[in-house]
Amino acid sequence: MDIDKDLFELVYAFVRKVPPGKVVTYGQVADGVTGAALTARQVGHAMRYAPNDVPWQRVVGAGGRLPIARRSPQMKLQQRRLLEQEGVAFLPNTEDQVDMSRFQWLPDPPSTAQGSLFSED
DNA sequence: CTAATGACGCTAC
DNA sequence: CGTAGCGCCATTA
Repeated sequence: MDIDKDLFELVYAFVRKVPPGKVVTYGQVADGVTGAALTARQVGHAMRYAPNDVPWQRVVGAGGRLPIARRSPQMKLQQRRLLEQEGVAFLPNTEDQVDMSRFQWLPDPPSTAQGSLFSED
């Protein structure tokens, strides 16, 4: 499988620049990638074919859920484990939902700084 | 070429 | 909170 598609490269580049301890949603990536009108579906596929140098674990579904949990329960544990290892915490009473309120990565935040759009602390 | 599937998202029921 | 349907697009059969 050769990745000749620049679209995927754009997605990989975006995911690669996601800092540890932070997560992004598929829709956010699709909307964040410039130069290409990507959809969440394309991002999902890009992740599926993502090389090993792409932190796919930092990409979660809308609302911080792990859609892959339904596909591969084992992979779900893998992702959760990796995220927790980076400092990302999950919501209580849940097994596959990330605490977006504190760990969602805000690419190119406004001058507002600390742009905690979801900050509630 | 068409049909079915899938690491998605949203709305409807 | 659950399932179902539709839209989206790339890959596979």
